[in-house]
Amino acid sequence: MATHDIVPHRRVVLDDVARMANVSRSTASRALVDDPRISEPTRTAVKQAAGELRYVPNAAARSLRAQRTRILGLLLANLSDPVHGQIAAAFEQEALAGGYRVIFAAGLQDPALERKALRIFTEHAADGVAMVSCVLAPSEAQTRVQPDRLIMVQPDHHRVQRYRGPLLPGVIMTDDASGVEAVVDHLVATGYRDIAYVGSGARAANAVRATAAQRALRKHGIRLQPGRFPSTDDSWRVSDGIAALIVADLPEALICHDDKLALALMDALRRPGIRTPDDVGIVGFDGIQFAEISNPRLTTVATPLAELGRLAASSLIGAIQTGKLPDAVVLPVELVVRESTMPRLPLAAHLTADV
Amino acid sequence: MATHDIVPHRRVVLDDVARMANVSRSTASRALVDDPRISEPTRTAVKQAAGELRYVPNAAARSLRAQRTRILGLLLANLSDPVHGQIAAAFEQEALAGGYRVIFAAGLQDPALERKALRIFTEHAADGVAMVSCVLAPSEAQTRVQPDRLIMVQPDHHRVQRYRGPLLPGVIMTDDASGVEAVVDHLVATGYRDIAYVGSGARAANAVRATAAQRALRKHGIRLQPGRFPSTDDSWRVSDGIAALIVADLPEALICHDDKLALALMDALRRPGIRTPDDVGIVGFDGIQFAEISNPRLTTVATPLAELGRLAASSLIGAIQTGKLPDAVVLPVELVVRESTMPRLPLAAHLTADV
DNA sequence: TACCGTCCTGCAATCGTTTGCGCTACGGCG
DNA sequence: CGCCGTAGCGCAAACGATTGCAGGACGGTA
Repeated sequence: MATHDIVPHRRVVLDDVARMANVSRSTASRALVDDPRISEPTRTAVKQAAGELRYVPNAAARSLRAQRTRILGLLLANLSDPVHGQIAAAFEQEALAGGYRVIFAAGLQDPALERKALRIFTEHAADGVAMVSCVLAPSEAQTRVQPDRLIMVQPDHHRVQRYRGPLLPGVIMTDDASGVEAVVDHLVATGYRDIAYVGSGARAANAVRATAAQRALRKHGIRLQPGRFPSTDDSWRVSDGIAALIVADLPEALICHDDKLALALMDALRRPGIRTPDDVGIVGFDGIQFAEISNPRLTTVATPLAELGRLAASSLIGAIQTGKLPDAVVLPVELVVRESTMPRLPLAAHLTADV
Repeated sequence: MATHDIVPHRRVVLDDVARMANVSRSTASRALVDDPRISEPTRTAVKQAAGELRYVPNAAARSLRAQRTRILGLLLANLSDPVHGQIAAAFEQEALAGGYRVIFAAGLQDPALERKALRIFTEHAADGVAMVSCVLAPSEAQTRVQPDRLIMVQPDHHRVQRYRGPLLPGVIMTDDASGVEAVVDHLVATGYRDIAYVGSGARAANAVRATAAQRALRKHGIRLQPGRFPSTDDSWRVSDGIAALIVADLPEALICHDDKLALALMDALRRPGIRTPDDVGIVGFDGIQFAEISNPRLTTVATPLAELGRLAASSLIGAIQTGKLPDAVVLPVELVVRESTMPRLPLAAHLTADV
């Protein structure tokens, strides 16, 4: 009836298995990994012993000797964010499938925290590291972890990258600029003219998207009104100041930095009686699941979140095994038009104006 | 100008630091942890050397010798879920603050996956493990990881626990039953009579909440109509079958297993023209952030998600240090009444019926 | 001068694996 | 009968840190 042992139950180690199977440690070790040098009966005996003893190898010891930890470090902006949650889930799944474990860290857009996280990854000798939506400069990141074991997931820097030479390997990007451009095209084609971009200081992608919006608007010959680039700190809570500002001088359409902000803004505007899409068109970015079931359903730019996570993990694992990072890649995004930009009352009807 | 080394850059180890500081490994080791036995000048020299060499200790080696990894394993249902995302974020933050690292794993409500995750935690000799919303029986979990280093976060089993003797230590619960009861009380007080509970097979808490709903309804003398306990597999996609079923015979109010499902259902019902709260009242559970900004804003039972994560981590760390798990605790939940259960048109007006 | 105590520091064992190399049987062949 | 090849295992050295114990230097006292 000793279902609960009193003694602290010393951990079963390889020696115990070896002893039970009447072989040496080395033989036991080799038998467990199906080394062909070990005869069939011996191998069976060892495995049997390991099973009975419920032997579990010690990762630290193994890593120490093998100089390979099978640990991946994943550093992202915010674990509780639906966007990063999706990425993280896919990353973890892909890593697990490849036999790798994942240590997470949240950077919260804070360089100090990000550095600390990278240090932790180094302490644990992570075989690879992925950084998603981080604020640390790539060059600094590369001095802190092995550059050829580092994947960075970022929005496309577009022209910046283009002018600074060839794309760096190990970078996975989403084509945010094109996404924003598609949004603007859609809005203009739908008849919207007075358009604002509502940013969020809280995310790294902000600058990229804001710039792209500005650029796309200019393409359509649309002059930017003053006050058409408000910004909030946190996507969840739209500050009253911003909301009031927008209400006071309502644009025809609002491009929001991300879906969360779009939904929050929609809610904030509903209070003073401004309705979407009747009074104002609203667009988000990212394509989170809640955008599909909001009321009204949100027009947004769908980014391949799961694919991002999967690809980051598989690229990393590939790099670990081959020693070579894959070339930079820009993943396409897709405009998804839903209710929030489909006014029931037709606006001024220069629909197919080509500048 | 050798900013980028060609050689694979052998990792800096303690010996290197010791050599540079002209001391032995032991002295170097002690100096770095401010052992009082080491003289001030020596300590300074060692630290200086460590800094110049950018020395980072190897966690595996340290763990191996110290028999303590400072790793916490966190096993939860789904990383991409907003509920678990919040818990995970808080857990990670608290762990980090205490000097612990976190290895995550997603169980996806699959016992096999959960077992695999626990094994991984054991391999890495995690100092502690937390399981959130898992399906594995506590008894089995306790055979797989050290029971006094295991925290389980679960919905309150209420009567089950009560009848099975005292509450187990190391369990953190939310008082789901009371939450559901409060919901039912609220609905009845508001005038709703024909109430259904929409479950989700995808989450472990389902049974607890469904039972509690049934019980609370009975308390109010409300007879359960047939077909008032439909269930869907996945909270995100309300199957057409379920939606059609509900539409065909619409109850006055729907208690949904969680917020996600409530929002999805609200959306699904909007298609055939059923409006919330005008045509049907809807309640969620969990209190995710999107419930605050949905249209209509969702009545729900707010659970202390961040607190759950924090508490799990701090309890675990406490248990590691003191060797003693805290007693089971049931965290209160709070009914938050919002628009989705506030019909503008008064219902049949037996408002203060006391059975 | 001899002895003792205090401070610092170093030696070497240890944690649990993996792995290069060598050793022992044993069977086959000349 | 002697030799050699090979199959099957075991020895012992790593991996990089922590830590009990001992030793050396130095100053003070008798």
